[in-house]
Amino acid sequence: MTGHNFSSKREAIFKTIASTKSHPSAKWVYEQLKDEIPNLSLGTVYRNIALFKEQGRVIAVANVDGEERIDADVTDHAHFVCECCNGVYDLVSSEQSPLEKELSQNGFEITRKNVVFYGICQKCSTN
Amino acid sequence: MTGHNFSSKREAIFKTIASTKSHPSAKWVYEQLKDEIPNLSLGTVYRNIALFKEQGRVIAVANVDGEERIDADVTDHAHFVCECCNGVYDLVSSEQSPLEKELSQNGFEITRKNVVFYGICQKCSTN
DNA sequence: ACAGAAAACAGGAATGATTACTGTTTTTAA
DNA sequence: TTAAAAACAGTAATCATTCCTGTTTTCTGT
Repeated sequence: MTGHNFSSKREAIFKTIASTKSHPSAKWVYEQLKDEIPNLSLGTVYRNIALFKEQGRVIAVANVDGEERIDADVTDHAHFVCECCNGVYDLVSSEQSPLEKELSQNGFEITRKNVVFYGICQKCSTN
Repeated sequence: MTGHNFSSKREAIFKTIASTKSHPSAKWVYEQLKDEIPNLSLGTVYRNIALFKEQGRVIAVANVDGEERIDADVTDHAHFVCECCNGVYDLVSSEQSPLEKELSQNGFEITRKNVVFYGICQKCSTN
């Protein structure tokens, strides 16, 4: 359904996303790869990120400064966004919410949750 | 610092935001008001929403279908976004997180948190 | 109440992330 | 090997949001 299951560019894009903890934007992924793959197109990065999201291989974490930031770690965890340096950090675990139980008891089907704290990171507040 | 503290349009925009539970977008607010205020400009709605956010009178809840959705209820509570009808619902309370304590102990200053559940709402799943 | 000065505004142009389109290249499967 | 399917490059289009400029409203001191 999704198409063929191999494309060298697709693999490179996923690898780039999966091998960083920076929670990159599409543009960042493109910048990382364009030396290695000179004829890479930004549209291809966007198209593949959309595909990875459909496949559940990648999640959208937050929109920071107008850009969507993504994560290849799809396990349940929260994030911290620094409003000073625009850094996005993993938080080790997301709280288990009583709201989740309540929602499903009332006919709401949860497909994903997103817990984001905004503030000033340690680095920015000490500099 | 923020300027004068009265403008009839500003008041109308805030009232419109505060008197709905729909978690509106800028465009929705504009659509609601343009009959009542024929020469209202969409830019004015955006400018005032930005101001309300700075003032803490309004929070950004989520980006749904490319549009930022806002809320004049700035008390701590979570939201549910239906990916079918794009509705945004209030959840009565946000969980108190042990992560928050841990973050502040490590030099991270939290200015706001955002807890959003995504899924299919009751109405959409029964229709 | 009146007159600048400051802020807010309308209207439209600009920006910038993301998506869509079209012709070409890569991958697949037989 | 080869034709069909999918992916791609490159570029144009879309659309939410922001910016700019000249005008209007609000404020403040008299």
